[in-house]
Amino acid sequence: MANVTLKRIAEQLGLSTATVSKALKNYSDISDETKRKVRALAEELNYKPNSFAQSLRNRESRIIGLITPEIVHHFFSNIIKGVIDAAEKSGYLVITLRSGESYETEKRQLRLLRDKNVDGILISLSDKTINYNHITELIKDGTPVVLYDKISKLINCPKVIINDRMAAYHATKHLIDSGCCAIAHIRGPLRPQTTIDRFMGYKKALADHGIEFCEDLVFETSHLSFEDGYEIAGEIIKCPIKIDGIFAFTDLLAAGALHKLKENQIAIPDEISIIGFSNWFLSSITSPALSTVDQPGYLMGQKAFELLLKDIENKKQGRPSTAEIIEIPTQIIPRDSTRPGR
Amino acid sequence: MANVTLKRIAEQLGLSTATVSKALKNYSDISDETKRKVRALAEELNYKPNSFAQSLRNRESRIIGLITPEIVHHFFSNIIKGVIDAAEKSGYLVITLRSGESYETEKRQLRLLRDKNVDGILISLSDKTINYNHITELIKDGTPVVLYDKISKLINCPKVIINDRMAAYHATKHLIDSGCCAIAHIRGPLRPQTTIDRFMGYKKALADHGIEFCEDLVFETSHLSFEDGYEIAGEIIKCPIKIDGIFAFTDLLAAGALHKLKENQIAIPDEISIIGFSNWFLSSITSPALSTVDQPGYLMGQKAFELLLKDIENKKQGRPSTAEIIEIPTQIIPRDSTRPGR
DNA sequence: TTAATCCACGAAATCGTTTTCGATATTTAC
DNA sequence: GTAAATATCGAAAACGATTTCGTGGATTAA
Repeated sequence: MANVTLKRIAEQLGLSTATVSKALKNYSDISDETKRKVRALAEELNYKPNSFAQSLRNRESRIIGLITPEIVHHFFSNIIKGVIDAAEKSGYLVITLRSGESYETEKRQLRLLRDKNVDGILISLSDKTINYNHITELIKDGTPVVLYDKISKLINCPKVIINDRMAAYHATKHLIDSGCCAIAHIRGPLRPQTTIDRFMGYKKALADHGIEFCEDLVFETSHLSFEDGYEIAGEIIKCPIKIDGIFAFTDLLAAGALHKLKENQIAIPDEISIIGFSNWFLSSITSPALSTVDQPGYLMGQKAFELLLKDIENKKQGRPSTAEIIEIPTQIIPRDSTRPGR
Repeated sequence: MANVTLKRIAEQLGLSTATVSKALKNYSDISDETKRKVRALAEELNYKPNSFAQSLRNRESRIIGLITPEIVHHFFSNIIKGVIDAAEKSGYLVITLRSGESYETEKRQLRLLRDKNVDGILISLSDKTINYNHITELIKDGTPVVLYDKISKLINCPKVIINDRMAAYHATKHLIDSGCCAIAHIRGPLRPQTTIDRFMGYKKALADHGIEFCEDLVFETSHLSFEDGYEIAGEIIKCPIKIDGIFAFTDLLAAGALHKLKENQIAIPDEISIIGFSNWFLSSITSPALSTVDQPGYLMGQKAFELLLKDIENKKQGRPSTAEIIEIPTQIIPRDSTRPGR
């Protein structure tokens, strides 16, 4: 069970390991005859270079790290898939870790990846992350890092994002265009930038269309769960202002709300229209099917890897990071929970 | 930006690398005084052992590979999560790859993992895998391998499975107990063992309860999609035999069927009862909520890693693989698409 | 005092690959 | 025929960490 190494091939052929190594890598200072013999024996012995030795020597692992807040999650699992696919095409493998929206876990995961000498790291910030030293220090020490989806403007590195503000603007506008005038917003947790941006987009759309913003029509949630949406829809029904449109922070909240409204025999979209966010799979199979905003996770994952690869190359060449920011376009997916616009 | 190595610490302290290494690993033949000094400087310089060198020397990477047919998939993403969590607790990281149900891809992924010298591999066979040499050779060459969910009896290694036959038996029995007597089965693709097992369980339940099996009540699907379920429900409606119960191969098929039945104003569960399989998230939010069989992916992932870890240890100690098989219990989740049993 | 025991450390060999810099031997140019 | 160019190969030094086996000195036992 002794492993077949360059040395073994060299001895068997009466050559040096240097020659064998060069023969296998097709160096020009090795004769064709020798190359043939070396390759033949390597094939026969089923030689496989030791990746540890290669990594040690070349100072690269061809492995990247990916930290995501969640794994069992339609949007993030699409990101994971996009990253893995793109990475494999470029000869990289991906170690996936999940922060579970915890700042401490996020720091620990980062350390684990760093200890494994990954060539670069892709990370989406947890909702609870308020301090960015763990990231900036990593970057300062030379590890290429790319932020995706949940980012911070305070970190200077490449990023892949959607324009949450614009997307929310269009979602709200979609409701307005279809005739809604008292539009509620089910808002996400307080901290993350995405919550703020989507909320701003909502407000801007109202303002641009002459609808007065009303604090009472904004409902906060912290868990982003189906149950939360269900509960909040209860409040919406009881609201003294007669609400005729809902823009929810995610599809899951929207689905919960939809369920509650249906239970109360409220006609959708005629009495109340509702639009979600993300285009998770579930939004296509509710009844009525949920209108939503498509957030292309797979594409974001691919782009994030491409940016990381660029920075890995930059580092090899001694060039500085690009700090390029890619904004992925989103799109309204009109379905049956909103009326067709005019 | 020169890396901090043992050598550098040794020079700075006038010691040898051997002493520094041993001091950091708390060897007994190093004086407390020296240990203190070494640790202090290591701390100060922020020393981090080079994992490539460690791997090369110790012949282990503390990385395992995980191959799954899909990533954006409720069941498999739960498995991934279970594996990653369990692995991290034992100091292992996980490289995830997806075969996309392709035999060729599966072979390629296996090769990639092997080339990276992972300490072990977890794999669920693709539906199209009919030859197992790529797995058995890997095992023969000494890589610990554990099969989960979609396995083959022809491969001798540890496995984590559910008892598909039994689970299907109970799902069917649940329909029978609630009064159904003409029960259709929406069957999965032909090849995989799970398809066969669930079909057998269905048949056995009928037989054990004096219901005659009828070929015409079995509907085959190949894509396991919502649309497939929708289409097949159309056939079920048109079926000359009046069907009053459906056992679907997965929740997604069941959800598609549910949709079609609702469109046709068929009362659920009174006219037709329906039960799915897997307990995907979506089954809890359809209306009516889908009764189903819980297939605990997270637990399966954890157990699969534990088995792999055992085999990795076995290999280190020169012991043979256990080839242990763990059967994870499943459970009927009765909801509103079936009537309560007696 | 001599011999046995211990303590604290270091030299050196490995792990397997890569690459630089020579060193022969052979061929070409003039 | 001699000098220069070319073609093939190998020695050896990395890359860092680990561990075996000594070694020299101090301590203890006799």
